[in-house]
Amino acid sequence: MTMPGKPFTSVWTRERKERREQGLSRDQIVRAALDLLDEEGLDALSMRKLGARIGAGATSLYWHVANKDELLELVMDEIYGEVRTPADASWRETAGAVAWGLRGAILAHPWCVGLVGVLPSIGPNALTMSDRLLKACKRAGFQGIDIDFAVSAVIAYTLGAATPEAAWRSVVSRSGASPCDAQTDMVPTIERLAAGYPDLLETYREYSSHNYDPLTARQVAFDYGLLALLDGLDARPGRQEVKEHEGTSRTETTRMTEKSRTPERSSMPERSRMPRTRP
Amino acid sequence: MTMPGKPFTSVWTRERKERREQGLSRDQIVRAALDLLDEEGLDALSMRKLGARIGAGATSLYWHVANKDELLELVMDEIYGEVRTPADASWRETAGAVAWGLRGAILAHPWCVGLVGVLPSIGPNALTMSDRLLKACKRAGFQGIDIDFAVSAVIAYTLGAATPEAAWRSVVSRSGASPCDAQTDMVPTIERLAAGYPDLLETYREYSSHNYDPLTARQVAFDYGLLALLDGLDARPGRQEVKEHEGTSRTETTRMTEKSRTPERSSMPERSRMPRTRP
DNA sequence: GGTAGACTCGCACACTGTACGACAGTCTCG
DNA sequence: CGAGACTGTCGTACAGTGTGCGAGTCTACC
Repeated sequence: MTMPGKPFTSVWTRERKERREQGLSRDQIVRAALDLLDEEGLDALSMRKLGARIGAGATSLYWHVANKDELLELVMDEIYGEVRTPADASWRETAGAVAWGLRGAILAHPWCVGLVGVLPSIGPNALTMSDRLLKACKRAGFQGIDIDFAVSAVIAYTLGAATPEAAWRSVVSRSGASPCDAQTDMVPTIERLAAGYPDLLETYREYSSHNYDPLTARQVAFDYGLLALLDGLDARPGRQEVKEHEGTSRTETTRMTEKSRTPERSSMPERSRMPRTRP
Repeated sequence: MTMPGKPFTSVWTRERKERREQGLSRDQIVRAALDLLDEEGLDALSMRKLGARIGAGATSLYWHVANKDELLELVMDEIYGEVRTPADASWRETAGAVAWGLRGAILAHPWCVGLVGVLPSIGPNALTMSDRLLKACKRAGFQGIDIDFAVSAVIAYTLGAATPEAAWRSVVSRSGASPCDAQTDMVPTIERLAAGYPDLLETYREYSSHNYDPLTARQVAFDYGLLALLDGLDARPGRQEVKEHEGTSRTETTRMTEKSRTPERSSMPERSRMPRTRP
């Protein structure tokens, strides 16, 4: 019975006003906010500071933006816009470009860690990115709902890998030390924390024994996981090899409907199963 | 030259005081905070409210906890503690348990979306979880630094998949509608947003054409990606089959040092390469 | 000239995290 | 027993926050 409560809202779900050219503009506000965020971080962004920076009163901003969350949605879409994706590349190439691009964008704006994946990502830039990746998956022969699954998996891995790394980087940059030095400074702390976990400690030592700087090390780690994921997706059953010509429509209503989608092998342990509410 | 700036701090990097038994205790505060968060969400947690809830003044809490961030770190570790992992199961079983368990914990406390992966996860429960997964990877024959890579990949995928889903669920629950109804209500909005993206729209329709409830659908999606990732990790080269006996120490200083770790195949596009600062 | 809308902004409100210092209870040592 | 010292609580205060409201200004068009 859909009682109202607090319906879903987003900048992108209401049409904007903005007719005049003079004075403030939404774009100007978003740009200034992005600058401020890049320079001073998320905590430093207040409507008053932002207003002052563009020579306007704090509450003037509320004409162009409904509230602070909307502003942040706009800024986030700007960040998604930084992800460059080739238009008609192979599926692996596109997936790699999206993953590396998204990771790069997040790392370039580490203050966004608490926002990415949390605010709804339905702005034009976010959609364009998803669309590119989706087209690539389609070209790669994924069928029906599996297209969405593949897209989601690549994005999920990327977000989950980039977020903690960006968070780490921003505490490092706040400390004023270089990543290498920060890593070195952390050694005694980590040794103490991991004291009760010999394997953890061993792997940590292994990790830091190489002379790579931590930035490169995380890069290699990201590559490793991404390759594994793409390989795994490539090997999923139910795909259809598509050369260059689209079509060859084998009617695939996917396993989800027909056989109630019990995968041939599931990673799901018993206790995690959730109730399937809808018949 | 490691100038101080603002050194890394965390609840777990300083030893706690707490001697007496009477009055407030840190555990009590953390429990109350968790309750409050579960009931009313992240925005509703203020030190004053929390104090009032346990019959204490707001500033009394600061004796037991250095600041709000520390409190949140403690609460987050409580959540990691909800992830049940089998002690000596196979690598796939353990990875599945960690992934599904972590996902479940995040979904059970959707307010944590902006915190997980952002606050340092170095509490005892977080470490125990990592350690379990790490041991499993080791048993599975991953070598040297690859152990860490595999662990990181599984955690990254899980965080990245669970976070947006939890965020979605919390806007749904705020709207007061059931997930199914919310999904239905969103249809026109999404149709309009995705108007310029025919493929996106088609996949969305495909997605919602099945009669599964959205909760189950995301579950299946998670399973799909996780299986792909685990398969891909299984197929990584450089692993060593280990039966039950540990040992057989083939000296594996891993590729990272020796051959400067240029993987046989990389997902990294040219433009994403970052400077390798350390020689 | 008048009026309707597009904007800007000062004020005010309720609320935040937390530094500080005053106070009370309890433990330890002489 | 008495004197500190330490543990723990809390009221007050400060500097800030997001943003609702209404009064004001500017511009375009009838």
